[in-house]
Amino acid sequence: MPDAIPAFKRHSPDQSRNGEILAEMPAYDLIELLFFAYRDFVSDPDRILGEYGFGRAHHRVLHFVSRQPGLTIAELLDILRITKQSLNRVLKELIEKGFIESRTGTADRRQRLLFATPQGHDLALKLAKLQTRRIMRALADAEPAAKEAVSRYLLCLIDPDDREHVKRLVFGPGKT
Amino acid sequence: MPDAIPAFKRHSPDQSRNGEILAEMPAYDLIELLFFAYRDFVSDPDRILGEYGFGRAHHRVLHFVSRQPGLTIAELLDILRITKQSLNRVLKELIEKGFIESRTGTADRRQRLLFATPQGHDLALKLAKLQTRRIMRALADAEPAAKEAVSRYLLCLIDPDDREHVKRLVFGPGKT
DNA sequence: TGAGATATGTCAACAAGGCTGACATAAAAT
DNA sequence: ATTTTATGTCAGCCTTGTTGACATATCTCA
Repeated sequence: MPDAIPAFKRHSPDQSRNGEILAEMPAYDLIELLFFAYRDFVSDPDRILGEYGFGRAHHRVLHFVSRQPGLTIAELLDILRITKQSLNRVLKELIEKGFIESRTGTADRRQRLLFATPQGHDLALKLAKLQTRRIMRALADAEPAAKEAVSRYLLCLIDPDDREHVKRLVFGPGKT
Repeated sequence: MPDAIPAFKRHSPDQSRNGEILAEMPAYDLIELLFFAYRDFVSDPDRILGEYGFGRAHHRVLHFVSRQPGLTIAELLDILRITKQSLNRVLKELIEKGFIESRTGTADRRQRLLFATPQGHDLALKLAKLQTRRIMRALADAEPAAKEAVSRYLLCLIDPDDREHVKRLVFGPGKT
């Protein structure tokens, strides 16, 4: 089949002829790939978590506390987008089992500042490395620019209002 | 701070000095970006699903049935990685409410072939377009090569044994 | 043809991890 | 002094996953 008339060629596959709206063809490939990738990505830690009597909810909490020492309850709730009751159930267990420590805030004594214990950091690191292995394998075959492209893409999937917040959280408060 | 001695510069950030293994620094950025991206991505359909009395589990089933008319129960179970009991609960509701139809297989009459009804296709498409909007927004700013890079990355995050299966499913049985 | 394997359906019970609503306390803010 | 804020907790419910047991129809193969 011959190519389209050059003048009508478009980069974006959805607005073929001169930007006419074509009822936007769904991006099935990216929708489904994200599903499958996430499905396998989050399942890696399951076995190890199970050994401690933890689940994926515990993992998420431990991860962000380990990454952000001194995180408050409110900040954690905002990251996870769950209710404080849901959070408290798993957080309580993580504290009881000695993976997370809760200290009273110094500036504001109403707040609870959360810290991973050494044991907590160990587990968090172990799980992060497990997931990193999968990421590195995926990045191994890719061009060097791929990581940047992927990061930018994932970042832009996030709700615009939250993007700056996530940027600070992920890349550190210092970096642009 | 001056650059490292050129001979010791490496592309891969993890094996700094001459490929020595540095206990692999976790890829926190990609780990967390995937979490946040997925968190927001899957939450888009929630409101609409709620109007029909459906949840995310219903969405996943409807999506894949709509995409793969004639899908069998076994194939669906393999995609979703849940038990038949879990599947049946939501599938039953989708059938009762007229979004999916189950026909007896012709070649093998033990099988059930699943099809979305017109109503089912409508809903699936509506939700896919919603998620596509988010994807297009993320792709809009990116270079044209980004989509390819992202697709390849997500595909390689998937378990290697499943990758060919997913490829066929996502890109169609014909394409390479 | 008859035995066994396979694809599916179903019942019951339970677990993880979400949710809402109500209420309590301590500390900060006004 | 009052109100607001940050957190904790109780109780109950929902969704969506799990296991185990068992039933049925159909296919496969000796």
